Amino acid sequence: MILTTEQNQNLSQLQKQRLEKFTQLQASGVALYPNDFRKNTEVARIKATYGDHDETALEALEETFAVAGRVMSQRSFGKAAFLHLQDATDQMQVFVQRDAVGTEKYALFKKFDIGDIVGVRGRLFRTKTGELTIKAESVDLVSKALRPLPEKYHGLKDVEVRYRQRYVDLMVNPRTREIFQRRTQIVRFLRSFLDNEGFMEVETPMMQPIPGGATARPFTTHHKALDMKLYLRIAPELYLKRLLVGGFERVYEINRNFRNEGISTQHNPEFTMLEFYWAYADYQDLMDLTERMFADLARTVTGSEVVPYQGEMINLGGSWQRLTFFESLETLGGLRPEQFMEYDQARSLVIKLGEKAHVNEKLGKLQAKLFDLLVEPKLIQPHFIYHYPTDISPLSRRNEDDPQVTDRFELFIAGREMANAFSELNDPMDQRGRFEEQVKEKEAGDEEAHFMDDDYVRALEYGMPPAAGEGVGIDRLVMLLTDSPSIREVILFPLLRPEVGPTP
RNA sequence: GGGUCGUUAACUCAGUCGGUAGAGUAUCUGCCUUUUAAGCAGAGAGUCGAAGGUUCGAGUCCUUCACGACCCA
Repeated sequence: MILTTEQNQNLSQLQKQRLEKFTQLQASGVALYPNDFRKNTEVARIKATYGDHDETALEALEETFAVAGRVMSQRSFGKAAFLHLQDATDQMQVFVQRDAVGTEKYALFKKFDIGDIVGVRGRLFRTKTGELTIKAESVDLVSKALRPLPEKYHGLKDVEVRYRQRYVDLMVNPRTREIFQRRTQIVRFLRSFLDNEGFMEVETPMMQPIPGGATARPFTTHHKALDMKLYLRIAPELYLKRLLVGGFERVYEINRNFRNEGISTQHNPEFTMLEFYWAYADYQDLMDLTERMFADLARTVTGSEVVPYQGEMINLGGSWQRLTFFESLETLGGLRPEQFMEYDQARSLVIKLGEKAHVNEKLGKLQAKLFDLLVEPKLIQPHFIYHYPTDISPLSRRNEDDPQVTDRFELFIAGREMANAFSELNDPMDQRGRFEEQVKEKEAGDEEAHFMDDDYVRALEYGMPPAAGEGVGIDRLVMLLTDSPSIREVILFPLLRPEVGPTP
C-alpha cells in the first residue's frame, strides 16, 4: 500500500485508521481480497425455508450454511458479537462466539469493520428474542472496506452523494434497491408482454448520420476513421419503420435515446424508450393494447391496477378517457373554439399566459403550448388525447375526414406525457412534403425541426404496410410505478456535473 | 437562462445578537459470551463548499464562484 504524503493527508481520521488496520492485517499474512469463499445459499432462501422453524427443529438440522455479504451493523461483547450481514437478497443476523470460532480466529474477527464483506459458515439457531441467526463456526474476510458506511439509523440522505455514489446508496437504502429491482421487473414485463403479442425485439442504430423520429436537439459525435459526423439518436422510429418496409410486421426496441436539452425532475439527457410498430393496425388498436399492457403491468409489479403517485391514487384499470385534442382544450382547458382556432387570438393568449411565441409560430405549435399550459396538468387519471394538429405531427398519418389533424394520440398520466403514438404516414409523397416543411423550419432557425431523410423516403417508395407505432417513456413509467418524484430516482447514474477537486 | 433554499466531523444534524466548533451514530481504548438504534466508562476526530470583503473579531454579515435541490422559463 503506497500513498503519497499528500494523499495520506487528505484522508479522514476514519480512513487513516482503516488503512492502518489494512496494513496490519496484510503484514500478518491475512488475505484481504481472497476469492475462495463459496456460498451454498442466500439469506432470503434461508429465511423462506427456516423462518417458521422453532428452536428444536433448527437444532435437529444437520446442515451447515455458508453465506457471504456486507457487515451492516455490529453489537460486540467481550467474547462474542452479533452482526447483521447483507447479501443481494436480504439481511440476517450472525452470532460470533470466541469459544465457537477459536481464540485466534476471534482476535482476527475483531479487526473486521462494518462495511467489510465476510463469509460465514455455521448452523441455524434462534436467539432469546426469537431472531433466526447463524451461529458462526467460521467468519472469513472476503473483501476489506477502507471507507466507513454511512450512519446506520438515518442512512445516507444527501441527494448529491446518493446520485454520485449510487453504490453507497444501494448498500444502505433498501428503498433504492427496491426501485431498481422494480425497474427491471417493469422492463422484463414489457418484453414478455410484447413477445407474447408476437412482436420481435430488434436493435437499431444509436449513432445515426441523420437524426430523426422526434422533435429534439441531438448530441453530435464524430467517427474518426470515416471522418464522419454522427448524431446520437433522438428516436429509433425511422429505422424501425424501415423494418416494416422490409417485412417484419411487429417490431419493438427498448433502448436509450439522447436529447440535448435541459435537465429537470422529468428530463435526463439520456433516457429509455420503448418503441413498437404494428403493421395492419391503427392508433385505435394501439389505445386498446396500451390499456391492456399498462393494467397488466401494474398488476404484475405492484399487485394492483390502482397505484399511488405523489398523494394521488391513479387507476390504470378499465377503459381510459379518450378526448380529441381540440375537445380537451375546450372542456378541460376552458377555452372557446375561436380562442385556439383563430391564429391571432391563440397567439396573444399564449403570450398572455407567459409563454414565448415567435412571429411566424405555426398555429399547431401555439395550440400545443395552450394544451401544455391549460390541459396537461389536469390529466391526472389516464387520458388518451387524440387527433393532434398535422403541422406538429410530421410523421403521422392524416385523418381521413379532417386532414388538418392526424390519427395520433398521446397518453397522459399524473399530468405527464407517458406515450406518443400514431397511425404511421406511409405515403412517400406526403412524407417528402412534410420533411420539406420541416427543413424550411430548420432553415428558419428551429434547431429541433426534422432533417430531410432521403433514404427513409426511398424506403417508403417501396411500400410500407399500413401500421401504427407507439413510444413509451420507460423512466416516467418507472417513476409512476415506484411513486418517485424525480427521474433521477429511477436512473442508476443520472447525469451530473463533474465533481470538483480531489475525490474525498 | 431566472428565482428560492442548501453545503458545518465519515454519516444524520444543531449552532441564539458577530465573541473558545457542538450532539447522536460511527471510530479508538477499557469492561462485558443471546444483542438488535445493546450497555457502562473514557478518548480522538473539523480547510464550517471555495475565494475575496466588512469588522478588534466571521460558521454567522456582504460580494463572487462551484456543486446540489426545488420552482419558473
